Amino acid sequence: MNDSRKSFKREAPDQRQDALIDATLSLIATGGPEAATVRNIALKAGVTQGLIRHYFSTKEDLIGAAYERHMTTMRYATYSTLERELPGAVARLGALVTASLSPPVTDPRAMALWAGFIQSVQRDTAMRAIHEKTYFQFRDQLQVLINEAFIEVGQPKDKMDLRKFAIACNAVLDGLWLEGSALPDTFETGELPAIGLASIGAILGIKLEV
Amino acid sequence: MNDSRKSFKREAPDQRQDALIDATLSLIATGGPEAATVRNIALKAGVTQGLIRHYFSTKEDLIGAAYERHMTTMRYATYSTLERELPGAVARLGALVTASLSPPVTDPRAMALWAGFIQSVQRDTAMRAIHEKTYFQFRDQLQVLINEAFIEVGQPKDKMDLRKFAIACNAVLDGLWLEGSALPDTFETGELPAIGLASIGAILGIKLEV
DNA sequence: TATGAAATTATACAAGTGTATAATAAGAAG
DNA sequence: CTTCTTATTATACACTTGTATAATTTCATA
Repeated sequence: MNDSRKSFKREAPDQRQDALIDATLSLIATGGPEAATVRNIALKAGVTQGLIRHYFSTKEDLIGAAYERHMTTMRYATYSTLERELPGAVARLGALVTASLSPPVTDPRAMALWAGFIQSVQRDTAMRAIHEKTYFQFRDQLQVLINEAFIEVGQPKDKMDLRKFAIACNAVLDGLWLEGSALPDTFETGELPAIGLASIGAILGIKLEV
Repeated sequence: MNDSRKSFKREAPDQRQDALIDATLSLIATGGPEAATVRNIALKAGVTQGLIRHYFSTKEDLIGAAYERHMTTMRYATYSTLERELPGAVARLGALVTASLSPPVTDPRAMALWAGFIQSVQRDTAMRAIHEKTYFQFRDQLQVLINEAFIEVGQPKDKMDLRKFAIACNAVLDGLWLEGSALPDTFETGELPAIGLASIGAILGIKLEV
């Protein structure tokens, strides 16, 4: 009858969900959370708006899923290179610092995304849970690396000290990442990784620079 | 005629403007940027919505003014105590670190505000300008303090080194401030200032703890 | 007390918001 | 080829948004 109705192709549920999350992230990165309207998301994902509700019972669900995916992606971008990094724990730690403070991790779009999400951590319990989860995942992974580095240089530390070191190093990374992402043009190439290596090296008392 | 019309009192323009900014900040802190609608702002400020446009030609203007005020307030809260802090440059630096990582600077509401604003730094040139301004103000002030501390301990540094130290120390403060504000319950009282003092002390090679 | 500038209210408007629901079409299963 | 599930489209709805503009009221000044 109505041949003006849009023809479509069924996709595997996972792929559609992914496409919707992709579209959401892309929109928030570019135009902030307010740009991620259901209509924009649907448009970008190449579907009509009604479909969103078929996969996510509410828009907040979709936003939450997008946040979790973004943080996981960032963590993966930071840690994935380390697995092939064999030389030793200290070298791996140095590589982590460099990776955390270089593109694509240090990136204005990623920061805009992160900021758009973090702002809702206070009042939205679901978002807070996701934040806590990803934050501790990252910090714990960092703590493992720090522990191994201390062992490697023959100065093992106890759990309490390790915790403090992990918090401090994580703060350095967060802070530098933030500065570099928010005002990328005010730092020379390689400046942030260099400062990160020197600072974390000083905090731990382990020389990280090559 | 129409006696249902709201009676009002003229206020000094500056005070009204302040009241509108206050209302804006309060709303963003509590409910995020999306809660800061012109109607909510007017309601909270005890005026009707049309008045906003009389003081700010657009809502973005108001948001920008609110951002600048918030950052200035935070900077003031961080630095104001230092003026009476006489003992010396190292002590002043230590006091700054402690102040930066304790209430009221470290505060979930302040963080929500900051995040709500920072997210628009990328795409809004006006907001970016405000961000750059306040960021450099803070970092430069920090650099002055670091310089004085180095001189006090008899190890003066050149400008380039000072810049790197300021960036690093600022990152530590930002990072710890962020962690403490986002997840206040996961740190013991005084833990963050202690970690901050130890870390910045290690980075500079100056003992800051008492 | 009368005048006038501008601070303030009131109202209207077009556009956009998230959500709900009914209609349709695709594609697998039989 | 037919049936049936459900992925997808289409449409409607009630509400909120920022802005524009006209109507009023306040208060300083003369």
